[in-house]
Amino acid sequence: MMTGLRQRKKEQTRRRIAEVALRLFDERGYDAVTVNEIAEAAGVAKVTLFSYFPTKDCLVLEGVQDDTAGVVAGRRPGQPPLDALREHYRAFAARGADGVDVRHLLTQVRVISATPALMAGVYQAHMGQRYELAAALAAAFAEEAAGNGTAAAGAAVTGDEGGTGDPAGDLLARIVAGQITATLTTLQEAFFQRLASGMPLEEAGRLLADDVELAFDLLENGLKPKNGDKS
Amino acid sequence: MMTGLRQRKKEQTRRRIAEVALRLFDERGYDAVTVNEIAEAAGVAKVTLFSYFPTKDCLVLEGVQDDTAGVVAGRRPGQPPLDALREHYRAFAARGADGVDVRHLLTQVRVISATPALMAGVYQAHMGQRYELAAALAAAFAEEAAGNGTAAAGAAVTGDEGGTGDPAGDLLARIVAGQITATLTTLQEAFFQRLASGMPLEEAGRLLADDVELAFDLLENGLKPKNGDKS
DNA sequence: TCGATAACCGTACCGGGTTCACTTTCATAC
DNA sequence: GTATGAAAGTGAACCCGGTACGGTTATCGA
Repeated sequence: MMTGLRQRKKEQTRRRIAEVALRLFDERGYDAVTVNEIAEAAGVAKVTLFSYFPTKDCLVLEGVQDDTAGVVAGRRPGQPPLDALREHYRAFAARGADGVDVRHLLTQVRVISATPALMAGVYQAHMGQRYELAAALAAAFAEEAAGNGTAAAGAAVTGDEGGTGDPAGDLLARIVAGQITATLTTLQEAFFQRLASGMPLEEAGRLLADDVELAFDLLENGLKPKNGDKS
Repeated sequence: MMTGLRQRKKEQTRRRIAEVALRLFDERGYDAVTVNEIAEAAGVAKVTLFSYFPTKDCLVLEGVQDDTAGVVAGRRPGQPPLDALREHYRAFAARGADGVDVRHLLTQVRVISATPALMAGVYQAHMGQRYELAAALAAAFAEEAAGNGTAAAGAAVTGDEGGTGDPAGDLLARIVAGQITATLTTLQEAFFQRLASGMPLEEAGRLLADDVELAFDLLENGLKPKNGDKS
């Protein structure tokens, strides 16, 4: 995997910077730590730090998003997008967080949720995710509308873009993408809040599983099922 | 309304700054215009500019949000929140944009949608809206669960906060609030895109009316109505 | 007419982020 | 083993958004 000494050192430096930054942020608050301090504490020049992380946000907001568009695009043929997503998040909740550094994740969550500026960054990430999902959904809807056509799928692949040109269909896809993204965001938020408030990972995972079902039922059936059974 | 000479001058200065800023942004792009230039062009000191607008964003992002939470909170007794919102946006689409400065609005939209940083600001505003709506919805759900109780309404008023304490109910409210906000955001986005692409206001309004119905049907009935009738 | 006060100003400052010219360190070809 | 080119790293100067502060001017109320 091309692991020269150079590569290793580079990755090591990158990780050192990120770790130092997160620790300092957690200790003294994001706003109270300057990038100069981080650079110095990591034994590196400011300009070097910025060669690894384009902005201060990125020191914390790395790997904070999941690829819903990919899940939709890679679903089993004929499977409705929503089913694929439900399956995916159900599985995620079930396997908990295998191989995840929980301490690190928690610190990350703590710092982010304590810092409005970072929350804004998270929102922005969600925004990008939403656009991608809209494209994937537009492709899925087009495919579905064309029977089980591989023709539409082919077009979507060659287009590599979604947005099939049909503005009305696009609007539907965009609305649905927004709803899904918002829902998943809320779920994630609730999950992290539980974790941050000290709930053990396992229990939070169990609650998350319930939440996933609630959320996707809501997405499928809407707010007004038949009668008014809330909660 | 307390219009002394002082007040008038102040408002005038404020408007002059905002107008100059918007014009410059539109001419040369948001990022290519510095606040110093704006201040100079408006005949004012930088520090004065920042006494009117806390950040550069705010020069553009003023009055870009609507109060969904207020609509829910002020709905007719017994009316489901979603109905109230549908009614509100239906009315909005119908009356078009009476008394709105369309040219100004269009410039605003143009500048915002051409600038990722501003889009982030918009997104953040939506996020705030979402939290407020979640609180309003939580109160509404609680009220509904308590029969037609004025007791719950009273509590909601005294609390002035929503978030009735019940975490599960809160989650539902938060999810729904997210879905609604995301949907309305998308609608607004589509509306503005049409306007920006030269469509006359009246026609855009008519299309918006259709979109509103589509969107709220989707919210009420979900993605999987009975059979698969899309579009 | 005379304070009080609100708007306004200039300047210096801070922190995030970029540019540039320069040195060090590793990889590679001979 | 050594020459060489590229990549990683450096320091200093710079830009821009935003704040702090002390001081000036204009308006307001009495």
